[in-house]
Amino acid sequence: MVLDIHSMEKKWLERWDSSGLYAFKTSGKQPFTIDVPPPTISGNLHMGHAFSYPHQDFIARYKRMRGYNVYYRFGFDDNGLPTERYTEKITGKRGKNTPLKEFIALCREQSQRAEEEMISLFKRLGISSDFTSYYRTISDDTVRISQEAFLELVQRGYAYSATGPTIICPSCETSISQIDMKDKVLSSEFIHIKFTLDRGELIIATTRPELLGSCVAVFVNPDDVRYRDLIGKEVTVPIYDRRVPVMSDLVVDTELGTGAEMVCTFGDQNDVYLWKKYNLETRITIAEDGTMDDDGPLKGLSIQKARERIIELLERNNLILKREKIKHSVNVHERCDTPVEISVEREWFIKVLDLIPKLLEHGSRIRWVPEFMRYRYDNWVKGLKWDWCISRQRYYGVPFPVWYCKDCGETIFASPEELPVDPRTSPSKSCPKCGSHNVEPEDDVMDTWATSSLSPKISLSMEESLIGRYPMDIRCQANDIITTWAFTTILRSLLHEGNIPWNEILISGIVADPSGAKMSKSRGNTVGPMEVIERYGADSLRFWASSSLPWEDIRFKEQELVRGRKTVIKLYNAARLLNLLWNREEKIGAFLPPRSKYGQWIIGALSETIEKVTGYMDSYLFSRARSELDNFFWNTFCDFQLELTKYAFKINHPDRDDILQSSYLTLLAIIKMYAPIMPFITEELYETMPLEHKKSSVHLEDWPQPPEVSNFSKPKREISYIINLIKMIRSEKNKMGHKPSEVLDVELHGVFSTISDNKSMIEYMTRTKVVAIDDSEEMGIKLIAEGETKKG
RNA sequence: GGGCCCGUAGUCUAGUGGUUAUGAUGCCGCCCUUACAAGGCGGUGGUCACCGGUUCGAGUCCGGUCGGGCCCA
Repeated sequence: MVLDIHSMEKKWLERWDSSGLYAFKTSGKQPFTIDVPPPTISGNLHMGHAFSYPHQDFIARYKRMRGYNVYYRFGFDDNGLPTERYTEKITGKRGKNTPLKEFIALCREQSQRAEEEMISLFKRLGISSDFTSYYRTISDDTVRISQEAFLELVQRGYAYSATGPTIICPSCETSISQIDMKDKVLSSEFIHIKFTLDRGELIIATTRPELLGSCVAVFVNPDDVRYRDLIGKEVTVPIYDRRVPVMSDLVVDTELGTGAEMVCTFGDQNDVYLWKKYNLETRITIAEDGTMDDDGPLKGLSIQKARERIIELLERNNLILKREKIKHSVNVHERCDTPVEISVEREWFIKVLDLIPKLLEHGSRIRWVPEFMRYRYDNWVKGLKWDWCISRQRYYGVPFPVWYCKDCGETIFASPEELPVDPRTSPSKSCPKCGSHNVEPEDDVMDTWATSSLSPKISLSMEESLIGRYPMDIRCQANDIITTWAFTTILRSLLHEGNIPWNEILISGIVADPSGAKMSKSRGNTVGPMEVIERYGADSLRFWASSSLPWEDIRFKEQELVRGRKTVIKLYNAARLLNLLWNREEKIGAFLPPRSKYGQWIIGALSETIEKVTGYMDSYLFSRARSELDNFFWNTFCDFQLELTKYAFKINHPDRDDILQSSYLTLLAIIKMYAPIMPFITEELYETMPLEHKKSSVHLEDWPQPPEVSNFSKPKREISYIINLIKMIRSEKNKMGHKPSEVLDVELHGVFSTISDNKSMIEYMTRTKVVAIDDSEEMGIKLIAEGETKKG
């Protein structure tokens, strides 16, 4: 009989669904709350999901078996730029060219559909969340929570609007924040441009010649002897013919370019730094739409075109000394890889710079698993340079509950009863201060992190009995969003609850291809989880996910999937054997201490295994738990104990039933311990077991307790000794060129009583006939082949 | 440039100062022994990246070098 893994998994998916196995019910049990990462919507899963979601699921299932009332509420992050981009990709319509209401409806429709698809995929992965409800970051409830939280911060002075330098993405045409940027090394060109002094000239190297028109100062290092005399003088900006001061600051790198740099408003963050520090003039030449808006020859051009044009102009006037190809790292928008610009806009911010010491303190109160991942958080917090800009000039997101009076300039906030509200589509208001009807809505929407950073609040809000139960027990998330999601959540929790969001945070690694390169669409080295499930089954995929520590990066290894499938089949066959041998109406009752030494030995070994596996599961060391369990199941249980059980039946051993019952109870414990990792096969086998006190699912069972085995040390020593002897005999037979099935006479040397007590079992296991036993300290054997026997 | 993680058979991996370095996979040999050939039994694979130090003793601790990766500039 062959196990059909796919129909088996399918059967259980349906049964679990219809029985509501994972439905959360309030109970007297201690809750265990998990803050689950809400995936951004894409309609399908990638290997990163298939790696990290099982980890949280191992925890959820393990904690359930340990008696906790596990709250494992799923969510989707389905607002903001990622959802817009997804919708644009699927429908071919652009937010920019589509009426707002229509575009919002499209996004809702597309995300809803994608979520339903993704839920069925997460279910196939065996994720044991209660999917009867899940949160959406764009749902009315979430929008209300997010807007309420925003208004609270406004009221308490932690959220404010201000006009100032802001990071923008010219491609997405919106402001973004420090957390949305990443670095990318790009090739570029240093243009060495001649600026004129009263006497002579000053050469300035820049990669951004198109910003010449916004140059407001030239900076040198105060220790740079080449330029020391120029500090305090003025230079003339070429083409624009404007005089700007030469100033000095220690941040200027004397090695970079010519050691003299122009400060433009704004080319990069360094410009912003110097502009703020020295209170420089502001001269903006890049418009909101990413085109040039200077008072010179570049007006209306794109940035790229402007760069070409200005170089042409400079060359024509012989103002370029040289052009130098370089590679340098630039800040790009992490969603689209476009180099960012800095512009001056009116934006909404959440204060973070004032909170750095508190943020560090709160970070240290959370238990980070692994500990060293906290450094990333700490380093990030220490390096914060901007308050958190949360407004985006986009379409689909949580709207700001804000209007502005055009007559008196008053900022009007929605009242709590009005929430959730979208000022862009709701009826106009009148100004409470001057009564004017000339009121316009805030057009911006919130950054998606401004809402997902409230995930503990959102998640707990869905379960009456858990509202306000801070901190949650655990957050699970990948390491690449420590500086975004973990950081913003800790921040919001500090601001709103004055508490840490969770007691623990478990950081997962990334999935690489077999050669160690990060899996990414652009590299074309991705493998889809569903493809893997088709080939190996979900249990095998989860088995693979458990083969490294959660926070370690993992390579996609076919090896582990093969091993996973083998384990599924091996479990199936082991259970089949015992069911076959049991073969009676009677059920197996509660645990009774084994009387026979062959029963005591396996229960003793099991007890040790349970202790180790439990310890590892408590510390989320899944790969160690599993390797302990694998080793026990394959080597001790299957290779020895099951053979021993067969032997007991073959010779009708007086302790036959005691041995079988011990083997059965051992298998039951093995299945329970595998259940969090491989929920399908363990459920399948649990169902077949003739147990007296059976639950409706293995996933409702208690985690096994190590049986009391203090008296079992003698059988344990004895059987270990015999196993070594058996290995020695098998090895010797093999070396001498005898087939395993060939029955040979053998002389054994060793502890007489131990060997003679197990003589017939040794003979069965090794296909030999023991003709003599010599009492001796050293273990040893002598094979007697047929020819020799005849001779002797 | 700053910070962190990791270098152990062809490949993946255990190893938290103490015999001969763990296991998987691969490879080789034997076996369809009534749970399992998607299996069993046995075997072959290693200068523990390199250099120094601490120690009676180092894969393990310390320092440095080289290499790979990640995060942040």
